[in-house]
Amino acid sequence: MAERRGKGRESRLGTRQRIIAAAREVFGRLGYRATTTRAIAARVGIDISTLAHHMGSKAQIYRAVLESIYEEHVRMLEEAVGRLEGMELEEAVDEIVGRTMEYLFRHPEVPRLLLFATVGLDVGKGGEAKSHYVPRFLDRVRRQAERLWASTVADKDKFEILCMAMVNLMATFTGGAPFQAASLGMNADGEKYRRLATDAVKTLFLPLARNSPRLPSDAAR
Amino acid sequence: MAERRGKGRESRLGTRQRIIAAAREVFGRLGYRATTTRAIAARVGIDISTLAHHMGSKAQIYRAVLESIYEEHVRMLEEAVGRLEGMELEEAVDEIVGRTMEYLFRHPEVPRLLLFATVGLDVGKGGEAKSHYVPRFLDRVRRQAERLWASTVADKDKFEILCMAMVNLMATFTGGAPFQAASLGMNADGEKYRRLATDAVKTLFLPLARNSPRLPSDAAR
DNA sequence: GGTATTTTCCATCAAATGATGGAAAGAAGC
DNA sequence: GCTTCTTTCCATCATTTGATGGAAAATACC
Repeated sequence: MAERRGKGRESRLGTRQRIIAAAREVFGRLGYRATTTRAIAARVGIDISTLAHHMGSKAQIYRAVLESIYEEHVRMLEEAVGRLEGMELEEAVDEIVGRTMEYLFRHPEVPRLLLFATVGLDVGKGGEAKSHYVPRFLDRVRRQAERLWASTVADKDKFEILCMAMVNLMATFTGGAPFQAASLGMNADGEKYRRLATDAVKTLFLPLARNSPRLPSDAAR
Repeated sequence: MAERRGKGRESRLGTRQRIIAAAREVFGRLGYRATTTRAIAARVGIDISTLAHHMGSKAQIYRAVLESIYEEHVRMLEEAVGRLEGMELEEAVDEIVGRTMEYLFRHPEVPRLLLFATVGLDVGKGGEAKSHYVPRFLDRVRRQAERLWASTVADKDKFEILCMAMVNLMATFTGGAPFQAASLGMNADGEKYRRLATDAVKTLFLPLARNSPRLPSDAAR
């Protein structure tokens, strides 16, 4: 009982991964409340009872999904940051925005789950928030940003809320792509909308990189 | 049967308004799915059956809420635009952002319902979108903006997506205030967060007003 | 092959929820 | 006072949904 190995373990992990992938899709599309364990199970092609056997309750499945996304997203971030080595500030912003938007467009459930947490729709009937990993991730993003652009940070509060602004903007443009694109009479999956959205983010944040605001209250060194 | 007048009608309208106010609050807090007709009725202090008598189905209540918000929001917008008469571009942006943020902070259900529509969580079990008024409102905002800043519009697509960016940003900062503020270690209702969020939006969009981008593709005159 | 463990599914439960019918209460008009 | 229309509530239904127990099937272990 203590030791499981060989196919037993492998197949178990395999099922778990398949379940998490399906749950990511469904939760990301419908949100926590509207998602049913039956829908997830159906997507995997198993019974809800089997689902419960592997993952436990609905809340635990959601938690596992967030954990999976947290790890993947952090990996993406570190990778992107690694590429910024030796870049000018402007070039770095262009690069990081481009890479991130590309990633978010490819995995729309990521910005969507972030938005669900933002508006507090990641709660069950009891009202307990379920997005444990989201605040942690946002913290990580801001710390990363501060480390990269420490020299330009004058007012920490202002810098942090601008970080949030960038995250929010990228999240709404990618996670809300179908709605936004439709509103503009475009195709959400088309290259045109994606390029426009990405360029808009760059347009807004590049000026900040150009004339980096060195304000008097720069006591952090 | 054809004519209802006097107190009968008044009290009916009164009840309707009270119901819509309660529904605004609950729908705005929990979203469409998580909101129960019982919760709305309880907030008004009536039975769900009375609720149904006055408003019809849950979907119809939601529709009435959106209609109410649409009208109020448009009124706010027109009023704010009216004040821009004769202002410089920069001053106008500062003014409109300030007024709008103030309004959205005071009525958080407005940006929240917009965000719900953005992520497509305004749907019932069937999957039918319920936010009829939202696209119409966004259209109005963009047309208004274009009329005001027609002279600076070079690339219409770019201008429109920047409008959406501003709307998205203001919506996430106000509609998601509790989450955003908590993430920054602030109080969502405090003056500090509200001022920072408002200033952030201004910081991002004022540069666009300054060096208004007159690009070659300016064929609209 | 035989046993133990794991995995899978069927059946079912209890709670929540949107909706409705019908009775009772209230208001209006005469 | 009587009738008609409106308003309100109680009771109830059908459906959905998260969860679980237990049997059957599959797999691993020796």
